[in-house]
Amino acid sequence: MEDSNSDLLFDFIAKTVDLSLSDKQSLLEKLTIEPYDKHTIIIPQGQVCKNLRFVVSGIYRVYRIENGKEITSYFNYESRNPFVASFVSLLTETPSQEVVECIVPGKLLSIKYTDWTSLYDISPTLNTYGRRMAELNYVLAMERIESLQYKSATDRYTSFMKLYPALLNLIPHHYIASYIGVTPESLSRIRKQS
Amino acid sequence: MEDSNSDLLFDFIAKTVDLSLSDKQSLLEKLTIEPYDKHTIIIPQGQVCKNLRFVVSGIYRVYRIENGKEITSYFNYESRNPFVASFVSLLTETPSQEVVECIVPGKLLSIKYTDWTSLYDISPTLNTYGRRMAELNYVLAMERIESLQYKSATDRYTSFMKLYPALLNLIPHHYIASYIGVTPESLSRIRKQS
DNA sequence: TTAAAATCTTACCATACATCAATGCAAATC
DNA sequence: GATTTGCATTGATGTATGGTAAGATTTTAA
Repeated sequence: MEDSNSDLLFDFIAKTVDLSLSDKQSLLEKLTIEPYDKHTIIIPQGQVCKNLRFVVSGIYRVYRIENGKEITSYFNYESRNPFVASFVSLLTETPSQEVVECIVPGKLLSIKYTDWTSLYDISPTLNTYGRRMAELNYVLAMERIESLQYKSATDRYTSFMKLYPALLNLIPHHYIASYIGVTPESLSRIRKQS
Repeated sequence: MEDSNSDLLFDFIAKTVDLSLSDKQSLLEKLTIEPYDKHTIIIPQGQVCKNLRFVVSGIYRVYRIENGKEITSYFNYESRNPFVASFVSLLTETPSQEVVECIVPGKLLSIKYTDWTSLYDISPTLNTYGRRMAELNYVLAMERIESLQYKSATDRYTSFMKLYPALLNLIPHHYIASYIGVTPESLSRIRKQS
């Protein structure tokens, strides 16, 4: 595969830990690149998620289906939150309750999760990185809980705007509505106010 | 310190990874035991959390103060969720937005977080355990988000009852109310229905 | 280019839960 | 034992958000 794509991933990891050349080499051997079109389902509901993916380009959405309605768990794109997976399914090896979908076409780097975890055994650095990644995901999830438990829908919308300003004009608003936990109609009213 | 207390911790860790004797030895050297009375504040708001603690006995509560009201993040006790800390503060080394308080008297094992993470460097097993712990916390946090985002207050109460049946008669109900994200009045009405 | 589908907005009404206030009860304190 | 304090409950009322439906607009597809 092309080095230029994997460098994005290496640079991202290198923000947290110092990757050795052999770490990069081991990773590189296991990576593949996957192009995705809009509306392609990457992980369907009920399937165990077996790969960890990394955004090279495009925007991706993770959502659940509850009473026939899609409820967005989060978005993945290059500059923020670039790891794409149904993490709960990946970590617990249970069928995914979440659907992972491409919403803006692009490319993902992909690695089998078994290959990824096998790197933990040969590289303490990558093992540490795995821990850091999990810790960071936990911190972000706690912030999300805080916002859902204490904040009004309007507050959550303004927070979203600060965190993901780039997304507003790139994706349908009802995706955002379900992310902040309101109906599209309510989001429309919130937007009207401000 | 007494071995009998630390065995509780070792056994708990051993459910996830195989601890060597030297792992236990290294841990043991760093552990202290702390007794706590009811209403003792273990971590006050605004202080950076520097220790990781483990429940030997008693019940502990982590909460935030929002608009003068206490909002419970979670409970810690022996059989479930035994690690006590303001994790976000611990992991990010920022002042804690959360207060950690003893609500039923008991004892905690305590280790300086810097000591804990220094064990990661000398023991791959403990490094792996740190990762697993973070991953598990993440999965639990995602379940919490799911419940706050999709479920009614009544649903959240019945879920709570399944998850923490032992707590109902041990702690004030308004703690539970703020955990499931409703007022004590609403919880009372929910309980009346069922 | 036109038709079809998806998206966004607005209006009206319904509902879950919050807020405020009063009361009873139980536990802690004197 | 009396008194205070905290907790649980109940009722009346308020408010934010949901549900439904219709129309306007944009995007997609034929």
